[in-house]
This record gives sequence, structure tokens and C-alpha cells, in this order.
Amino acid sequence: MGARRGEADEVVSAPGSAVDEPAVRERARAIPEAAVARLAVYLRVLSGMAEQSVTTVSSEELSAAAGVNSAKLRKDLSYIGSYGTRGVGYEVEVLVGQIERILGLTRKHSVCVVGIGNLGHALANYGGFPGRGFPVSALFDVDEDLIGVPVGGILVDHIEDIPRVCAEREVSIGVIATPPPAAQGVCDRLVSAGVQCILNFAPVVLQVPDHVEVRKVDLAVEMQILSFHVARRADEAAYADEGGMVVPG
Amino acid sequence: MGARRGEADEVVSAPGSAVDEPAVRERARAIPEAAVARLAVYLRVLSGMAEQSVTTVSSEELSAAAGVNSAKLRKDLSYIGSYGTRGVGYEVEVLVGQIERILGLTRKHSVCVVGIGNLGHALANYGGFPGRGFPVSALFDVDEDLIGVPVGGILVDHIEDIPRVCAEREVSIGVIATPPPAAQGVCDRLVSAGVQCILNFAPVVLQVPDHVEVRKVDLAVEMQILSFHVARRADEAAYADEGGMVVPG
DNA sequence: AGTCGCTTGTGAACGGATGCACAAAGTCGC
DNA sequence: GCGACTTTGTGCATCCGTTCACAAGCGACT
Ligand SMILES: NC(=O)c1ccc[n+]([C@@H]2O[C@H](COP(=O)([O-])OP(=O)(O)OC[C@H]3O[C@@H](n4cnc5c(N)ncnc54)[C@H](O)[C@@H]3O)[C@@H](O)[C@H]2O)c1
Ligand SMILES: NC(=O)c1ccc[n+]([C@@H]2O[C@H](COP(=O)([O-])OP(=O)(O)OC[C@H]3O[C@@H](n4cnc5c(N)ncnc54)[C@H](O)[C@@H]3O)[C@@H](O)[C@H]2O)c1
Repeated sequence: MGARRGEADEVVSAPGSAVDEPAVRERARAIPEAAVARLAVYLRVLSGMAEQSVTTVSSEELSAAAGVNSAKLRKDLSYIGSYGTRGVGYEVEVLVGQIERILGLTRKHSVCVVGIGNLGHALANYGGFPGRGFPVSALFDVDEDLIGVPVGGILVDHIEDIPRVCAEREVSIGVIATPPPAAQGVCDRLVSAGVQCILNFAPVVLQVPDHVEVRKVDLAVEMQILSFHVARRADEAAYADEGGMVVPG
Repeated sequence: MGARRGEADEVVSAPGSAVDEPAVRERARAIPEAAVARLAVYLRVLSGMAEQSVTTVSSEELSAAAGVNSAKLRKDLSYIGSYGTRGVGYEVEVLVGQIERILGLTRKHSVCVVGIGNLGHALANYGGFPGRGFPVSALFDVDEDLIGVPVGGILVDHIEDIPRVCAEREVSIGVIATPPPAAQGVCDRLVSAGVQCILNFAPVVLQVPDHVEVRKVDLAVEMQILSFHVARRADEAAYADEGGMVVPG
């Protein structure tokens, strides 16, 4: 989620509103964020199964393939409706369709990448996005040597042209791959151009208005989390040595 | 802090049962996973402040810079100890040191990258890892044309050599940037070589033994989560239009 | 010393996510 | 058509993480 300025935290549920139907609202808006992330994983696994002509799958099989608990998987699927058959399982095609519907993948989402350096090149050349409904349709940089150069089949435009090009190509997701100091400025430009979703690779905390959704990918943070686990494990080992733990086997 | 009026309130938490908690003192290192991730972010913000010669910072300032709630920040910091001064704030240097200690960053963690394609090249060339205590010290691929070629100053080795090279260079973190079908095999090799932490970019669910820590970066999933929010927002707008919703001021 | 204002650190309440366990609901075999 | 078997969908208890609110502690100023 995007960082919000001062305090004003947005309350998701409508307060004292008179007539409220929390239970059976046709489209459940109440899907937990964590469940959404897992649905995307299930979708990938299911797509793979569909390619191998698997027609039905049980929660046990699917959960194993996705690396989660089967009860959790069933609960996740229950958020989007009841599409299983008791005693049998789920039809792969149906689940794929329903998850795509919920994730909004029935519509194409054009992507732009800003900052065509090492990472930007890799992203622009990556075939995995178009294949999943996220065509990369615009690239931007400030480097004059890059402007007009084709990368992954798309010409690089100057960031001054973000508003025009994003509007023309109906960009709905902006990916930031610039050096950290440039990220906030680029972000502001994207927001001004009407882009409401941003994926940020620069290790900075972006400030955005409430209506813009930001997700970040921070590799240094990932590594530091791994480092923490190494350290913790070392601590535990030390404790086990000293505190007399019985090693099995 | 919590001793309300009467001081000898110690025994408050003794609900009935007699012998129940053997694991009270085991490890004070019970820092929630989510807090660890945020500590890494605080560390980066604090490092930036230190560079600008900021010496002290309040929880309010730091939390704003890190994009979180100030109470949450204080609680996160409380997991690692009490290093603040009431009425004043925290000393930047002290916090940096303590967070580094907790995250295990006092030790260098050598990294290897497997799969030197688009993404692997970007990672190998990235200067942000060495600068944060994660030197990239080995690269692997299967492509004969790449073996022996220097990328980012490191020669690419064949994956057959993973055990030897990883041992020699004391690699503790393995990064997987191969095509999805190769990822599990590479993962198994890394695990056999003693690598206990893996960062996976391939969109597959890796199976590993319990003692190995895996984190994944899945860009397609990130985009699909963004897509979900776009769809949800569209739904809400449609609902507001149709169902006469009162927009709060 | 007193006290005033500021900020930390933390109980406690809350809310959301997880996992268990089981009734409901279906299929299959006979 | 019936009963046995399988698997879903979910109520419930639990756990984890977030947020609030405030006493305790510190420095500054008088
Ligand atoms: N390369 C990696 O593997 C990697 C890994 C993790 C994070 N990152 C982060 O991703 C970002 C990009 O990394 P990189 O290695 O590709 O850097 P890079 O230096 O190779 O590329 C940065 C690109 O951004 C362009 N740029 C600079 N200012 C700009 C602006 N104001 N508007 C638009 N474009 C601008 C530059 O011209 C350059 O082409 C950095 O923030 C980096 O910290 C990179
Ligand atoms: N490029 C991106 O921006 C991007 C984005 C998201 C995810 N990914 C994922 O990252 C991975 C790599 O992407 P890429 O674009 O760099 O692919 P790529 O095809 O450019 O590179 C893959 C590299 O892996 C090597 N390789 C193949 N089999 C191997 C094996 N068994 N052992 C070691 N190396 C092997 C190939 O020789 C090649 O050099 C893929 O799984 C992809 O889905 C990439």
C-alpha cells in the first residue's frame, strides 16, 4: 500500500451508514489482501494444469502444488464463490475463469516502464508479462541516447511525454525502475498522467494520493530478511549447543 | 511500564492452571516477520538520515519517512530493545547499529546468482547489493557461451560447479533467475551445496527442506494484485453511481 | 526543587488471518 | 434407490499483527 501522508487513515468500511448488507453483497469486496496474492498463485498453477489437460483438481492437490494448507485454499476460493463439487473437486477451467474475473484479468492492463537501465531492459524484454495479460506498451527515460531506441520492440519515449503517451496507449500500470532519487518525481508524473497503479523497484518510500495503489519490490529488504533468518538460526544453534538439546538422528 | 497504581501486581497473568508454560524464556528473539521487513526499511531511511548528518529522530518523523504508523514503528523498535530517550527521540547512529545487529548485517553475506539472462545480468550489475553488505561473489549458468564470461566483474561458472564454488566463496544466499522449468533443479543443487537462503524470481513454487528459507519475488503476482485493485475500484465506482452512495467529505 | 511539555514504551482492545474439524452435499458402486 | 465414501464450504477457536491510549521518563525552563 502507498504511504499516506500525516494521520488521516482511510477507513475501509462505511461507518454509521444506515442500511447495510454485510453478508450477501453479490460481489464480495471483502477479499483479504493476503488471499488475493494467493489467488494469483493458484491461477498460475491452474493454468499450468490446464495446459497439461488436467480437467479437475481437488483442494488437496491444488494446495500441495501451491504450497499452502488445503483449508486455507478452500477458504480463499470460497471468497470468490462456490465453484467446487463436493466429493469431486474443482473444474480447472472454471476456476481459471473465475479467478481471472475476480482479479480483473478479463481486461488487458497496459504497462509502462520508466527508467530503461539494467533492470528496465530486463523488464522490457521479459515475455512473461504480455503472456499474462500485461502488455508492456510504453517505455520512458531521460537519457537522450535512449530516446527513440527500440527495446523489446517498443520505442523509448522521454518522460516529458508520459501524459500524452500514457493516455494514448491507455496505460494503467506504471513500473518505476529509475535510480532512487528520481523515483518520487517519476511517480508524481505518472500520477498526474492518471496512472493509478504503481510497481516500484527503487528503494524509496513513495508518497502518493489515496486513490493510487503502490506496491514495491525491494530486493535489499528481501535479502535482509533472509539474513535475519540466518542470524536467528545461528542463535538457536548456539542455544541448542549450550542448553542441552537432543539432536535426533 | 504497565504497573498500574499498586506495584506488586506481578501475578496478574496466572489463569487457574498450574503447570502450563514451559516455554516462557526460550527466546526473546520472537520478532514478528512483518516487523523484520519493516526494520529493514527503517534501516534504509536511517542510513539516509545519517548521511545527511541527522543525529536524532523522533518516532513521528521516522514513521512518516518510512510510511508507517508511529505506534507501529515504536513497537517494532521495542522488539529490539529500548534505545530511545523519552522526550527526545532516537539517536540515528544507535538505531542503525542495533537494527544491523538484529538483522545479522554485521556479517557479510555472499550471494550467488544462477541464470545469467536478462534478469541475471541486471542483478549481477546492480551496485545496490554490495553497498548493503551483500556482495555478489558467484554467477552460474548452463549456457556454454556464458561460462567464463565476466558479468559485473565476476566470471560465470557452470552450474556443475555450484558445490565447489559456493563452498570456496562461502555463499550463503542463492538467487534463482532461471526459466521456470529449471528453477527446482537449480534450487536442489543450491540446497545440496549448503545454501540455506534462496531468493527466487522464477514463477514456480519451490519445494525445499525445512531448514532452508525461501523468499520469492513474483512480478506477475504483483501486477495481478494491482489489477485486482483496479477492478475493485471500478466496481465501487459502478456501485456508487448506481446505488446512490453518499460520498463522505 | 518543581512543573511543564514532549516522546517513548507498552498494556489492552481490536481486527484480520489461519487452521481445525465437521456437517452438508455431492458421486459412485451396487 | 440406497448407503458408503469423498470432498467441499464454513463456523469457531486461535493466533498474530495493528492501533489506541496513556503512564512513565526525560529535558528544559523557572
Ligand atoms: N538492477 C537491479 O538488479 C536492481 C535490483 C534491485 C533494485 N534495483 C533498483 O532499480 C532501479 C534501477 O536500477 P538499474 O540497475 O536499472 O539502474 P540503472 O542506472 O542501470 O538505470 C537507471 C535508468 O533510469 C534512467 N533515469 C534516471 N533518471 C531518470 C528520470 N528522472 N526519469 C526517467 N528515467 C531516469 C537512467 O537514464 C537509466 O537508464 C534502481 O532504483 C535500483 O536501486 C535494481
Ligand atoms: N526478465 C524479467 O524482467 C523477469 C521478470 C519477472 C520474472 N522473471 C523470471 O526470471 C527468470 C529469468 O528471466 P530472464 O528474463 O532473465 O530469462 P532469460 O531467458 O533471459 O535468462 C535465463 C537464463 O537462465 C539460463 N538457464 C537456463 N537453464 C538453466 C539451468 N538449468 N541452470 C542455470 N541456468 C539456466 C539460461 O541460459 C539463461 O541465461 C524467469 O523465470 C522469469 O520468469 C524475469
